[in-house]
Amino acid sequence: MTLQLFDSRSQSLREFKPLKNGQVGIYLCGPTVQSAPHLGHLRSALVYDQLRRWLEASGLKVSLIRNVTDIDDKVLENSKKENLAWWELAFKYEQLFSDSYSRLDIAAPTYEPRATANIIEMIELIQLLIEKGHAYQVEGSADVYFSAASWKEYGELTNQKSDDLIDDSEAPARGKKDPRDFALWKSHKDSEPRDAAWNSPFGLGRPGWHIECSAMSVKYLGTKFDIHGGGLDLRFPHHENELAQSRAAGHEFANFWLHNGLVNVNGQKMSKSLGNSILVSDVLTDSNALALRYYLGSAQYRSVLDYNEGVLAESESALERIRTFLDRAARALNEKGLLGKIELDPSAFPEKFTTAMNDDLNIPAALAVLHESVREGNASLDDQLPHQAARNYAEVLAMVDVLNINPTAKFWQGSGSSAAAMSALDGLVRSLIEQRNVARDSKDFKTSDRIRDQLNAVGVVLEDSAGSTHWSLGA
RNA sequence: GGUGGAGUGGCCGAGAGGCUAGGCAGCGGCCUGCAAAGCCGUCUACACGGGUUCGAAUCCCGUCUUCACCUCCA
Repeated sequence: MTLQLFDSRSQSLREFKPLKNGQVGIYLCGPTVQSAPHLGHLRSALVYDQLRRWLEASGLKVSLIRNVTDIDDKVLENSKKENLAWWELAFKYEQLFSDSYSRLDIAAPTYEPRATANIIEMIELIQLLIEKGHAYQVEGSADVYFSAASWKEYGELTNQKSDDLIDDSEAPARGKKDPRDFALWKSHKDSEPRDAAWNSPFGLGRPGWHIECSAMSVKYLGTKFDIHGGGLDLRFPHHENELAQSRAAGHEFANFWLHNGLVNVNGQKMSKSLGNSILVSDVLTDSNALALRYYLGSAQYRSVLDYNEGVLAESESALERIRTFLDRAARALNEKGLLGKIELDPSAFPEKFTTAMNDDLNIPAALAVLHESVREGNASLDDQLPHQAARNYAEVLAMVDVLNINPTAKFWQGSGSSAAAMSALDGLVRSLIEQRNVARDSKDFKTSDRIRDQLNAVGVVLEDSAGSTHWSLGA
């Protein structure tokens, strides 16, 4: 079975076939870097990271472009509040976003264009739209609007009809001919910094929001590309407008439109006005990045994800189970001399896992397969079936790696301790384990339990199994 | 008002006419000196009311509740 993706434009599952053989171009609407990132921003980036990894695991070369909107109304507004230059503010938050992405090991995009670095391309696109009669400049102003009425397919993405839209009472005052018309170029206002304006054939000003994505996607991916993604809240008007202006310019544009669901908090969307945004900095600690990645990526990407307290602890428990199995299996297989002989094929997924992933990236179902393999692997170890366990071990590794949630992977081990320190600790703990075993042999359980409790108190967890005792650093 | 969704067990979260989702938590058992880990078993489900069907959480009709977008938003 091949990959099926839900295309928002046709509102149906469609078989995904790359336009170019072996290559996939994805354009993802990145953040407006106007304030600190919240969980919703992370989820969005993560969803497309998962998609990208799955496509790559399927043998495709992926070009992922994720823009940075570094000039817009909010950037200017917030820069005043924070008493920073607008570009200073934008860069500050851009770095915060990048840092958050890295903490969850969301792979860097192939390229990350900034809106302000592509003004020329936007101006050219606006000129083209004016030439084709799909845009007009307001008399005596640098304002340029897209003419929705000139594009009869306007509304095709979200089924919006002109009569249905809530009236924009300001429209006539701003020179719009139709309430659906939207700004391609906004004339410079005296209240705004001079360095937030560019010269153009229309006059001094700055680009409207939607035009940047149309210009940059085409610049980096061509006039026809595979996937355009973004948050559900961008469907209208942003993506609708983007689609209209790109098609009106003569571009075929995106073959698939993907929209990820939002993250709610106690049943409500995060919003600044409600003050309920969960910032990345509110929840991310030194040790829970993997749990956050697991949690945000554990729901199907189109569904609403409701965040509440406790949810990260659950993810940590689930991951701990996986980690315990991987450690246990590695130890057991190593003892049998099998570990080095296992063929670790990174694409050897159980069939059900592949089916789930290909079904519009059904990661909850894929995780179910993963946990089944863990269970089966543990049972095989219990039953002394090392070869079966080795198969499960390899499967689990393949699944956990493609999802990038391998708890034993180096990246997730944290800043950790040096090998030398670990080796010293290992020596100390082992000598205590020996003392404890002497006590156990003489049935002096008072002493043996005391040693275990003492170790426990400093974060060293002991686990006895037949004939041996294993230690690890607990949470 | 228009558009697009959602209501599943204690919680999270899949599924989508008959076949165990899975995780977390709970309970019982096995294993263990005791733990831990693990395994086995197990309880609390499909918003409500009708209908179609041999059979519906899944399809149809209606009702209720709820979310998002239509203003900046991932």
